[in-house]
Amino acid sequence: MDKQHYLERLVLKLETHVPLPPAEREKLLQLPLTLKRLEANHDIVREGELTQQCCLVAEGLVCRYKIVGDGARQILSLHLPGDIPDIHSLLIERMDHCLGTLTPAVVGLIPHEAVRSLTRASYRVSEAFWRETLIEASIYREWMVGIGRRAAPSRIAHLLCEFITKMTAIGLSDGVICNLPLTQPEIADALGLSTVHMNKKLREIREARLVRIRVNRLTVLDWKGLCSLAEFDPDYLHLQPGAAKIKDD
Amino acid sequence: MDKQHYLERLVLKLETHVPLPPAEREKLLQLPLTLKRLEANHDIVREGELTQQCCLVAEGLVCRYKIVGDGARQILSLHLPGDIPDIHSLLIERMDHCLGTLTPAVVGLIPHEAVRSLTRASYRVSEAFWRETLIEASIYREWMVGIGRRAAPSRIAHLLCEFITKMTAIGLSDGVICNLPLTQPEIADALGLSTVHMNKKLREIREARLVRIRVNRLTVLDWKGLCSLAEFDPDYLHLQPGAAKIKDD
DNA sequence: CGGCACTTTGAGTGTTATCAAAATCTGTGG
DNA sequence: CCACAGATTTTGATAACACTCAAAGTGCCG
Repeated sequence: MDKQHYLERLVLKLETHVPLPPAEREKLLQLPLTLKRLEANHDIVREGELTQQCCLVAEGLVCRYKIVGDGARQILSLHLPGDIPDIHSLLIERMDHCLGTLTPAVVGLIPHEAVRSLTRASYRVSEAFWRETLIEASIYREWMVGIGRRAAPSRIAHLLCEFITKMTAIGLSDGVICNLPLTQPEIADALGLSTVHMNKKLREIREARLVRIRVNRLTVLDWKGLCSLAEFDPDYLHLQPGAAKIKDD
Repeated sequence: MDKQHYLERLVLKLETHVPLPPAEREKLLQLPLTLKRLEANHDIVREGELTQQCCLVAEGLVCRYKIVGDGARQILSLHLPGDIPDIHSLLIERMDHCLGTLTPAVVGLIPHEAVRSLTRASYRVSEAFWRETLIEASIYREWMVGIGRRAAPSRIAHLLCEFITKMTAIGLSDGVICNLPLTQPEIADALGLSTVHMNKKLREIREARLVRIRVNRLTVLDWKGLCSLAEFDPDYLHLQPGAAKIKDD
C-alpha cells in the first residue's frame, strides 16, 4: 500500500516522451490518493455517472466496457498499473461507459481539483496527460482495425502481443513469460468474438506452438510467429523508442 | 475560400462546452491557414509520416483509415468541416494511420507552432482541443462496440444516425434530409463489413421504410425506428446539451 | 453514346455464433 | 490428503451470418 510507489509508476509513464521539470514531477508525486482495495469484477464507475475524481490503477487489471441491448459486452480497453483510465473525466464529466476490475485490484482515487490545478499550472503536465489520452485513442484505432478487419486467430494473437508488450514496458514481464489474468470469456469480449469460437481458435494458436497458456500464465514460444499471425507492429503503442521491443529467442 | 469562415467553424466547435475568452477566440481566428483544394480519394497524410502541421477540414468529407495486410481497409473515423483530425500530431508526430479525402475537399494547413503557442499560452484553449480529442475517443469506443457486438443492420443504421446527427450539429442538415457523400464500399469499410453484405442489409433498411437513399441524398423516414434498430443514443457524441437532438416527425 | 464507377443480384462457401453438455481446474473445508 | 462446489475450459452438433466470386444492372459524366 505504498502511495509513493504507485504515483511513481504514473510519473514514469507521463515522462516516457518528454521529461518533466523536477518541480512538476514533485507535485505529481504528492497528489492526494485515496486507496481502495477492490474485488475482481467490481465496477469502479458506471455509464451515466458524473464524477469529481479519477482513478489511478495501482494494482491489478482494470477494463473499460459497454453493454449492448442484448446483454453482450464489449471490452474497450485494458488498464495496467500506472494508468488513469478515466482521466478524460477531467474534461467530460459524464461517463459514457463503465470501468471495472477484472482481477482483485487496488485503485487510488484522486480529486479532479488536484489534477486540474497541476495541468492548468503547467502545460508540460497538461501535455503529458493529453498525450496519454492520445495514445489510448491510438490503441482504440488498432483494436477497431482488428475487430473490423482481422480474422479471429489474428485478433487473438494481436491481443497477446499487445498485452505482453505493455506488461514488459512497465516491468511486469521479461517479454517471454507474463501473467495473463484474463478468462476466455473476457478475451472474447475484448475481441468481439463468442467464447466458444475464441476457445477453438486459441487452441489452434497453442497447437501451432506459438504460445503456451496455463493457469493465468502466458509463455511466448515463437514471438516472430505470433507477431506475424497478428500482424503486430508496436508503433501504435507509442512506447519509448526501443524500450519495449521484445526480441526473439 | 473564406479562411475566416472556416476558422469560425472550428472555434464554434471548440466553444461547444466551455466558452473561450474573447482574446483567445480572436487568436484562434487569426491562425495562419494554407488552403489546399483536394480531389476525392486523395491522401492528406500517410501512415509513418512525421508532420509539422495539422489540417483543418474546411469543406468536404475526410476519413481516417488503416490498411491491413491483405489489403482490406478499415475506416476509423469521418471528419466534417470544422474538424482538425490530426490535431494529435501536435503531441505525437508520427502518424500511425492515414488521413484522406472521400469527396473533393478543401483543407487548411496550420503549422504546429502556431497552434502550440496558443495551447501553451492558455489552458482554456488547450483544454478545448484536448476535449475534442477525448470526444473523438468516445466515438471510437462507440464504433468499436458496433463493429464488435452489433449485427450488420444495426451497425448500418447506427452510422446513418450518427452521420445525420453530426451534420445537423454543424448546420449542414435539418435532421431529416442530408447529403451522404459515401459510397457503399466506403460505408462497408467503416463498419467492418463486405460491400455485398452491406448492400443487402442496407436494402432491407430501406425496404423497412426507415430511410430513403438516392444519389448521395439521405432522407430519414422513421427516426425513432432507425434509432431503435441502431440502439442509437447520441450521448457519446457529447454535443451541446439539446443542440442536435433530432425530433421525430 | 460510351465508359466508368457504383449498385444490385445470385449462388456457393466459410466463418462465427448458439446451444448444450462434459471435462478440467481451483480453492476450500473436512 | 481427499471430496466437493463453483468457475472455467473444452467439445460436438447445428444454425445463422457474413464473405467471395462473378455477372448484370444502373446512373453519371464526358
